[in-house]
Amino acid sequence: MRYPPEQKEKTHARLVRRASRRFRGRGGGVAIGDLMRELKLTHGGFYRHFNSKEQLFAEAVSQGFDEVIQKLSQAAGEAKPRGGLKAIIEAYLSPGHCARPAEGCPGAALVQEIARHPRPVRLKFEAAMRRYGGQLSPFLPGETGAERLMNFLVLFSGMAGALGLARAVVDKSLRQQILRSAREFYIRTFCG
Amino acid sequence: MRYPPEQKEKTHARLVRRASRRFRGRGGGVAIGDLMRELKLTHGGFYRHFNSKEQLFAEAVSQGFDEVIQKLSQAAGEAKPRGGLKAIIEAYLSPGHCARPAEGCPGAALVQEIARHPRPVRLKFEAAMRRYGGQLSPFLPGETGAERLMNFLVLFSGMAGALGLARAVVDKSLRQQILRSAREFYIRTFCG
DNA sequence: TGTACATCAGTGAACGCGCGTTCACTGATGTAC
DNA sequence: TGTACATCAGTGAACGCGCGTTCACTGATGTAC
Repeated sequence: MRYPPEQKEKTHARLVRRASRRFRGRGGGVAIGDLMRELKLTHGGFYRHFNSKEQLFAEAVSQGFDEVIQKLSQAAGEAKPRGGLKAIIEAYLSPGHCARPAEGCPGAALVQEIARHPRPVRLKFEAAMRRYGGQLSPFLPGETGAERLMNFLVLFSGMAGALGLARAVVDKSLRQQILRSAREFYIRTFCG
Repeated sequence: MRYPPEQKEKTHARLVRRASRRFRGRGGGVAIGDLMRELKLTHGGFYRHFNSKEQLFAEAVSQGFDEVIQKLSQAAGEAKPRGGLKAIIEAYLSPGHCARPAEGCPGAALVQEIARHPRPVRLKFEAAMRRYGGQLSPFLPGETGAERLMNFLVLFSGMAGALGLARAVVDKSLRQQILRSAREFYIRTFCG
């Protein structure tokens, strides 16, 4: 049947959003069939929207970063003056972010996988990463833009590493300790 | 045919070593058949040595950590007095470590995947992590053992994050910048 | 010392399953005339 | 205004492949007698 003119765009967007959450939550192994079923569609229609699963993955990673940029910007915006970075660090290394990877930073959930993906995916990742840095590096210490970008990359890769470790660990108290130690460390070091 | 008495042990060890490299290099998707073929064996024999692929994965992660502990301890040992930690950081964040994940830290290659594995795997990971910390935290600042362990966890998760990011990025000069910035940052901060 | 049997790491065919991708088809609506 | 045709998001069967796992079998050596 014939669908409303904007139907395709909407379905595409819904797919990317859903996929982004699934990939972050379960890794790149998520099946296309399952994804389509979640949107009450059938697997066959997938290729009206994407040339391959890789393409969906790349878009989903990009989308995930944009979601997180928004959340963290909001956290920074609601903080008291000059407290933006502290708020960002506390949000990033919060128990909530740790417990819900599906709604969290794609860097903390997927970088290691992304590193093994072909170039197009990594290019899209890199672009998203630069957007991420562009939006958040204003909150970071550093004289020049390049300096702030490097501080951003060190801070965020460090926090992503801590979050990834906290998620992998079984012992709950160890997990909380990792998060707390990292929070204290990064606040002390970057919000001096 | 009947094999020499220690044949089984040897094959088991060879399998774990090879798997450890493959998993670190390509992720958990490595096929058992390929692995066995690399050792000039056939896939059928695999289950004389492991109950499941999961079990191999867990052992491979553990083994990988032990390899890295040894390499880093050696780097620290060869450094000038009091320069152990600096040597460890430089080795960990070296272009060589970045370029050869298969021989590098399993944390930097696989934590995110490990976090999605069932409990037994994560328990083995956690145990290896604690060994890792036990061996290297003596080089770290901190009054008590617990304090040093926390510093270890923050430092190593941070370095693993930086390494993971460097590997995911396409732009070579950005990759080098990430490594260099992280090296300088962690040396400045932990080797003060 | 010689013989019959047990052992067990490794072989290779087979099973079953899930998954990415393709493709002929559907059918309500838009468009051409 | 009415009619014939084109469009195209979505359907669902099918294809092909790779993979984890199972299993009956092999056969050189060790062991029991």
